[in-house]
Amino acid sequence: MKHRRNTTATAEILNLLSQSKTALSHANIQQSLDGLCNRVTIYRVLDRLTEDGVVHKIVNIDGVVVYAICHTCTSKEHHHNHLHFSCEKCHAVTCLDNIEPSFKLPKKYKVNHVNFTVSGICPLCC
Amino acid sequence: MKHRRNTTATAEILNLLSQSKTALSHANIQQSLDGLCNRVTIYRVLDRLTEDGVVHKIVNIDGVVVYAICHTCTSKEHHHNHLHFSCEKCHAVTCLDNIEPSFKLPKKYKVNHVNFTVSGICPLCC
DNA sequence: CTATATTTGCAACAATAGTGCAAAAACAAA
DNA sequence: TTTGTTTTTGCACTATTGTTGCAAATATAG
Repeated sequence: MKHRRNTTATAEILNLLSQSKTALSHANIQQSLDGLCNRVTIYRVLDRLTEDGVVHKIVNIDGVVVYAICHTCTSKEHHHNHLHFSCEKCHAVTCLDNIEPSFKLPKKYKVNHVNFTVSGICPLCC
Repeated sequence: MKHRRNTTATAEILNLLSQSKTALSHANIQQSLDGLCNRVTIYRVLDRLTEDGVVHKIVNIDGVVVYAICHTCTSKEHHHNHLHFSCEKCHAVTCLDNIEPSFKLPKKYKVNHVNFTVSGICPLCC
């Protein structure tokens, strides 16, 4: 793994993601950072964090990419097969770490990645 | 429901989707149609077909939107909670109509839409 | 403090999707 | 078949989101 530097941008973005109960999009982060760094830097920091397995990337039900801290992963063992809930009202995307949909594929399929998202109304909005 | 007209563009797009074993993206369709109509028309036809429940929209694991004929839906009753498989090699996105992942959400959540996609290597590529 | 590799900002580019509007086409009714 | 109405289309333009190359700035090891 390439050596990473401890920069303000990275620290702040990581801080935001750590504090947040919900997954954040590039737009969310950019807004929160309010000019702290260039928008390209945010893309690159998020790429690095994803690459290093610190955060994971979720493709929301509307196609927008959001990022969340990996809570249940070690640096070696990743499992992102949990469910994501996308609220149609408050637009929050939440990782439901303990809900893992089960399904059975014919063994001829080899699964590498999983993206499970449902949308609707979350407990806070109902 | 608004009255729809039977145009060449719609007929051709519907034909493509009907013939295809896999879900198709706007780009796929545009390429196949090879200038038969404007790209904007394709967007609009797909929107109409989706609105009418003739096709359904799938957000692929990479965020790209693809469309597939609704096989198991009636005009009233829709269920798109089946699994989609996205092959990393041949890039085909397939509806696995008979595989429906099961999961249990706390009853405070109200689910409206579902998007289940897994990627990996499909039987034809393995 | 210095050398080096990483990170950043900028400007430009690229890909994809949406909009307004006038022209064209489909369809129902005469 | 013709006419009138409404839907559909193409075009040009705009919007949004993500990517790239490169020089300048910065973090870190030694």
